[in-house]
Amino acid sequence: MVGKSLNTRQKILHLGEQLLKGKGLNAFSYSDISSALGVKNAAIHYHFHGKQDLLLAIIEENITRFDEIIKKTGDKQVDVWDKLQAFLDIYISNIENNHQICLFGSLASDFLTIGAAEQVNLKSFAEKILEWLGGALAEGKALGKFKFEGDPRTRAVTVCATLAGGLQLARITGKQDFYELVEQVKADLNAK
Amino acid sequence: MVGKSLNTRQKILHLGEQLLKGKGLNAFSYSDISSALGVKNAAIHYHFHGKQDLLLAIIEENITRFDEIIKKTGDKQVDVWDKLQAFLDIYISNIENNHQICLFGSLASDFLTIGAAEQVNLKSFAEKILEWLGGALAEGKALGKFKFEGDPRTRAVTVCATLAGGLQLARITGKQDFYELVEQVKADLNAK
DNA sequence: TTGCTTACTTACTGATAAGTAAGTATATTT
DNA sequence: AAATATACTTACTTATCAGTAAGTAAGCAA
Repeated sequence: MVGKSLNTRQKILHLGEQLLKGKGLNAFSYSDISSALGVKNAAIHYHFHGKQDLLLAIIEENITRFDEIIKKTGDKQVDVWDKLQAFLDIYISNIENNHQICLFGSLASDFLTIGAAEQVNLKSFAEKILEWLGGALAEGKALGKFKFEGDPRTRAVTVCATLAGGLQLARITGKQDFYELVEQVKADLNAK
Repeated sequence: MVGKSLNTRQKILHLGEQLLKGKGLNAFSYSDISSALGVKNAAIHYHFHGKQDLLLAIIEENITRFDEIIKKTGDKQVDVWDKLQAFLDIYISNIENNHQICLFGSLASDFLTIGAAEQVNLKSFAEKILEWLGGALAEGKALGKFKFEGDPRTRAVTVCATLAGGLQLARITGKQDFYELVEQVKADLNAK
């Protein structure tokens, strides 16, 4: 029985990410995945040795997707507002996908309990995001398109924190709050 | 063997809250509590019928503590900056207490899996916070002490989200980022 | 056609989870 | 002094978890 196996790994990875961002690392089990995919638990162990490995693969896929955004918007021709929007779209796609929260928001509560390799990966991913976003913010400010006070990295931290926390709060109070928050983040940065 | 029992309930409640904000709802067990307190699991069941009940009690204690802040700062004599600082201090005490994240941040990932009673409680708590903070922000703006654009409630959502997300991001990137974020929140609101 | 690899399943283990029923020691009430 | 309430413990159950060892069917490679 091959054929269906061609993309079982991808399906596990995708569903695992959905579950991670939907229920949290410790609230989903291998059975959630296997039953949904019509395979057995052992099939997951075949593709990912343990839950840690699955988590690591999920983190790495998120890094890959972010790298693609960096690449696509890396061109100096791309307007800083489009760069910002590409970043905001990550969060918007999360909330539109069954009220998911972002990877960092989901893993923050578990951060002190996950393996060292996952912590290091997550940390370097965070720094990559802050560097890229901080760079885009600084670029926008230099061009007179963004307005903000203080260090660009600190501003990037604030924007990331606001969006991550916004997804979470909106899970409790409703989507509307998140969309208003996004508009406010944009309005606050708007130089005119 | 009474005597030590006088405050076992309080100790369970307190430790449960620490664990909830430290490891997340699904990552801590009754054994974590019982072993730390030198009692048996059944003792926890005696004080709190199930984990849901413990969670509900933790949420209610957080509401009680917030109500005390409202009461203490309810006086019109209290400066709006002191009101804001009282709110910020909640988050600062969390990060200083073993890098804890806030109640909403911790429960956001589990929100879709907890009981209806806990969801309702958490939701009304969120609205209470937003109403109070939104009121304080509006008051400050009217007095010319705060400066911000847009609806006070939306601004309150943004401030809450920023602080909640900030605690989580700082767990990964370090405390310094959180303190700089707090200063930025204050600077952004400062009318002068 | 034999052997190897891929992609699983079957059947199991050991650990740990929440939860419960029944018993017990102490303190309080009557 | 007897009854009752409080605050547990002991001993257990049931469920579920991640993980593993061994087997298997299909495809490919020599």
